Amino acid sequence: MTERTGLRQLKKERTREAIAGAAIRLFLAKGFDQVSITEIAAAAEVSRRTLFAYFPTKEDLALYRFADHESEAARIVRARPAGQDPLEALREALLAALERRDPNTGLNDVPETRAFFRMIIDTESLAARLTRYLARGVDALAEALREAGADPLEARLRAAQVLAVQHELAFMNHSALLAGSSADDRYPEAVRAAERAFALLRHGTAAGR
Amino acid sequence: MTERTGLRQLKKERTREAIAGAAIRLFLAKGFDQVSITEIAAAAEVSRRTLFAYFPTKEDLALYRFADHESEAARIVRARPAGQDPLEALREALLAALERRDPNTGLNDVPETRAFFRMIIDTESLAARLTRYLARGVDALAEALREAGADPLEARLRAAQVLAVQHELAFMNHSALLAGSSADDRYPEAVRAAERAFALLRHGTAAGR
DNA sequence: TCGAGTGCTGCACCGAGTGCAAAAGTGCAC
DNA sequence: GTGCACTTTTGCACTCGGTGCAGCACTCGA
Repeated sequence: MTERTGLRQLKKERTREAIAGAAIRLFLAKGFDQVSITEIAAAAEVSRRTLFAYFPTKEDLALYRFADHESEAARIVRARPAGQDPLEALREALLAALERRDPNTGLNDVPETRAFFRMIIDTESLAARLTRYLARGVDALAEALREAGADPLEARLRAAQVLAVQHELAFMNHSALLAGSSADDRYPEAVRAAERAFALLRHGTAAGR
Repeated sequence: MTERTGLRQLKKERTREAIAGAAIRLFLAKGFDQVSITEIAAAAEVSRRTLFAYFPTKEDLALYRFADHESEAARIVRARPAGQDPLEALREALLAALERRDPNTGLNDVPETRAFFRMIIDTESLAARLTRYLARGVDALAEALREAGADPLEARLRAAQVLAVQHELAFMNHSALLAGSSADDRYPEAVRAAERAFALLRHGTAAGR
């Protein structure tokens, strides 16, 4: 399926790269809403029609990377060491992501990455689309938790909580960077926030205060 | 501000009603995507241009009711009896909402309401828009929790968790109704689910299992 | 009754997205 | 290499949501 005959496949990948590259470059330079599909197609040297064959909507042009990550949390739970608590696996994964300054944690201060993040946040249609991915991530995580033995109700509730919290953490980190911190400045606080978040998930409000 | 001179104001409200009414009727009859703005305008006997003066986007035509509800949770926290825990106030409010079969709980089996709910869920653009309202609700609730004395970090995390959970509960109730239950059939289970959800919020996983 | 707002309308326009059929490019068998 | 089948690309015409603008109609208050 994935393995078409060589040249065809190669060219398709090139074209896809060209389109996505042109799109992101233009978006970052002028802002999502200030760039038209026609403009992107021209920059990538393909027809408008071809562009739509690769990316069905304008939003996909900016967010296709996230589409793959949507079930990341589910994957982490499935790949956890035998006997480990799913929540603990997610916690460790988040801490590791923070440490490596994973863009998805909001804790990456490479200017391009930060600008990209910002663009998403203050472009309605992109933010909306992103939260849709999040919703699908909830489904996936809930499924993984069920496999791990949680009952269906609790699986969904937990999944929703965890992802909502991770999303907030990323948003808060990003805000801190926008306010002027470097990723390294922010790092210790980001870790503390993450730890508190997971403590909250594990022990609830009752224990926390 | 709200109080324009009588006749003008009255007519505006009538027009607004006419537009919204026509829109919802058509949406329920044919599905959101199968109805064009032009069609709605014709049905409401106004020009397309006028329609857009009242509802800036097609989605607003379906969801404007929700826009007001977006800060409902925040309101509940602010209006709680002195000394009561915010989470407890939210819990009680949810149980009360379930009891009165509030549409927002997903536990309302009036056919129109159910169809409406369903339309939102399986229309991408509507679902996306709705979760945006949810996000703004998180901001509002976090603010209210801060006023109630929570520290900013915890306020945001809690707010995100609570609303994510309520959203899931509503979704699950709606699913149960779609699967054939009546609201009354589902009610006891809905209450149990809500109780467990709040127990989870209060005590975390640790205590729960 | 008149003038100033305010709202409504039509029109021309933009950008996203789709269906279709022709044209160009690629893979493969001979 | 040639021919043929199969993909991909392209251009075009069209639909639909949404906006800017300018003129018209109505309402209000003096």
